Amino acid sequence: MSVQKVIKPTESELEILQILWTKGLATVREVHEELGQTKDVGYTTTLKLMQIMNEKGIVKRDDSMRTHVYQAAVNKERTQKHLLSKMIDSLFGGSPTQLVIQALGDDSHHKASREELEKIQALLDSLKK
Amino acid sequence: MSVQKVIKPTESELEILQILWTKGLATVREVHEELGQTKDVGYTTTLKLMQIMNEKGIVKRDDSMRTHVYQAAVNKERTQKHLLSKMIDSLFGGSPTQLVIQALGDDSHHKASREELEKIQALLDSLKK
DNA sequence: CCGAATATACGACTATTTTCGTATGACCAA
DNA sequence: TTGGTCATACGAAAATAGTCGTATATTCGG
Repeated sequence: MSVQKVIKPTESELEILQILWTKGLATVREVHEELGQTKDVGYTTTLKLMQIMNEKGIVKRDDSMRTHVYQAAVNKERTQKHLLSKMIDSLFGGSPTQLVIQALGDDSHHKASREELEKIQALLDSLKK
Repeated sequence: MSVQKVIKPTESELEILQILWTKGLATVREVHEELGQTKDVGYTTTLKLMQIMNEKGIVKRDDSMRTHVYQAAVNKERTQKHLLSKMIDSLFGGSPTQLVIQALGDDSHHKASREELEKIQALLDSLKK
């Protein structure tokens, strides 16, 4: 099993990864069109970014056809954990608990439902034993 | 009540904020020494960063004495929530629960202690009622 | 066959962030 | 008073990220 290098996607790369994680496989054009719904950049910008991501090993591509087909080369959960970990260090003094508390705290936009709370409870139970 | 501008501290700025939030008041040297425990940069680098943060309004300083005294000018919880919220949207599909699950998941570096788990349990209990 | 549309490659420009060297002035101990 | 230490200011290099123009090749409809 290959050791996944420490990945540190930039802001833009993350946006692209989102899309690839959702779509699985996608061409530059598809990614670019998806991106276009929230930001406005040129096609070659998206292309370039994805080429760079390919060089970095963040994505893989099948270039056996004229239109290359890309997919994420980094694991979603792993990347989430990594970035979360960075945030815990830089913003929460290394304490995941502080982060969890803030995340669960009253937030008009992201309220956790009863159902979700139960999920967390279940996880908590398994961690406690 | 003053409207706090949307703050987007850089990675380095966050490290400094972290220290200022803890210390309350601190000189450049104090911050620099604290930083030195995890990274290795020159004194003037830290100084420059803090000067820039001052210009941006991220920190305030008392320069009535030769050695200036700094303090954070942005609220800690507010900043944490803001950045957390952004991360929930961009990485966890808007679900704080997913983030919490990842944060609590097995992580060699940031393991939540039994004590911390109890804290979270308490919060969870209060949310559930 | 030809031109428009579409694809990739690639260099280069811009912006931002991080880094530090150097100048200069204040402070202090001997 | 004078030299060493410590402080800030500031300019600018270095590193990183994001942007796009242009060249060139492929595809396809007519």
